Amino acid sequence: MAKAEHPSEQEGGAIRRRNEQAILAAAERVFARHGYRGASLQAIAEEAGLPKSNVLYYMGSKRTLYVRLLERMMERWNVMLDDISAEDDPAEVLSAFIRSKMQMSRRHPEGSRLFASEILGGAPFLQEYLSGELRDWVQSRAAVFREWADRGLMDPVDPVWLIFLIWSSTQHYADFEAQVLGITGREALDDDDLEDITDFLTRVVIKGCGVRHPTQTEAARGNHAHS
Amino acid sequence: MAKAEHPSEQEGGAIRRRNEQAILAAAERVFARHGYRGASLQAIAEEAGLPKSNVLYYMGSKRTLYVRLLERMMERWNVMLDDISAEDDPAEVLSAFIRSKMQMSRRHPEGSRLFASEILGGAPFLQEYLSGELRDWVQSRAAVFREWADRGLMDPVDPVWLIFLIWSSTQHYADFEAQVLGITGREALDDDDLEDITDFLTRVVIKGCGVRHPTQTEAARGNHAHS
DNA sequence: GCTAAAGCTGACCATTTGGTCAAGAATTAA
DNA sequence: TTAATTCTTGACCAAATGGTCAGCTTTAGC
Repeated sequence: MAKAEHPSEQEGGAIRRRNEQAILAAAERVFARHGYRGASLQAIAEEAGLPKSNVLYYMGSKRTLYVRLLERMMERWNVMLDDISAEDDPAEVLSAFIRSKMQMSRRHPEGSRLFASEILGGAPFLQEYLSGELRDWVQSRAAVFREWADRGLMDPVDPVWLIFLIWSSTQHYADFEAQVLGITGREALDDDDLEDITDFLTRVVIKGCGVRHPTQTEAARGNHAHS
Repeated sequence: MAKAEHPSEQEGGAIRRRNEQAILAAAERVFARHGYRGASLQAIAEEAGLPKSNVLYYMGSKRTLYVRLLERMMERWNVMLDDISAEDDPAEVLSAFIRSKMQMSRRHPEGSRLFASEILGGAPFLQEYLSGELRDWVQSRAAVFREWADRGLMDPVDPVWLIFLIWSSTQHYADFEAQVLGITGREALDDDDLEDITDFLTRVVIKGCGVRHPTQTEAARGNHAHS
């Protein structure tokens, strides 16, 4: 008679929800810092301010806790993936793409690092996702980019390499935060810095891919190949 | 009477050198995959085909083994850091910069991932290096980039963000190899792929930063601001 | 207020961890 | 050949690992 347990649904009492949140937040930090193997339940429990037994009571096992975190991160990611079409303005789409990925790095640095750590380790838990869902997503975006190139709205760059370029250069500010801070000599990057970086990346990508405004070209359809 | 032990010097008999090489190679793989904490001496020993005691005999401790690997990686890195001056051709320098970093990802993927893992974890062993040596290196390059911008050889982009862009987008192909392979559906990236990507990145960066050829502008000095 | 469910946690377990050591085997130098 | 040095490795150790469980307390529904 009990409701079927959809793992992604948030159910249970207030206590459960509160403790689970604390554990997930703590675990995200520890896993991000030390990787799956390197993270210990003891450390996670201490970070969450709970006894180790309690962590296991709520999460069942290290494995399921880790998987839950990965799934949560993928959900956050999915939110970002609004649909685009070849009719949209390339400059705006690319700009929004860069901006939203940048904000992901800013808002969820531990989640980003957790993801990075999983990939670094060979993606043992995410291989399926990468070569399935995510691959499809990339291919569909790539098709749109290609369409833009065909219409002369941007240079005929390889769309997949372009997506990787955007991913890597934005994710960098979460994953390599320690390096960025060490080199810039800062305590932390503030909103202005992030705005600066976002502008810079947007500018370089859009200019670097020769993105043109649709009205310039598409309004004068037929008159293609204008240098 | 014993020679002073410079840790970076390779000395010792043939046996020692051979075993140390095997251990270092094995350890690099395991540390890259699982991080410092997640890597176990047992796993490293098995990967090297030696008993655990033997690993400790040669390396002393997990810590020193890890530090040795980091130092080796930093040395490889230093080789790459040839000097540049404001008199050089920006396009050539940037192109060479991207190409050499790309080759680093290709030739030493495990080393790259080891480095990434160290930074991900907050750079506990490399903080000094990052905010010292490496920071100086970045600042000196940044000065050259700024000089180029002043001379109108490229857009006035923030040189540090540019360096991070190049670092991240090239390192990506080592660190996120699992993701790249999953999404492209490939077993491995071959030399042609790497050449493609290098070309793409070079093109985007150079075009995106508005890099102009010195002869165009500098030869006609004084006649600046030519659109 | 009673009862059932949910929450809590210290004690405990087998295994693995990084590291030591002693004693023997192989190599090298004389 | 001999003596010193280097190499090799199984046995061992205290600490930490992920996980179980029994028994307790607290909460929620009636």
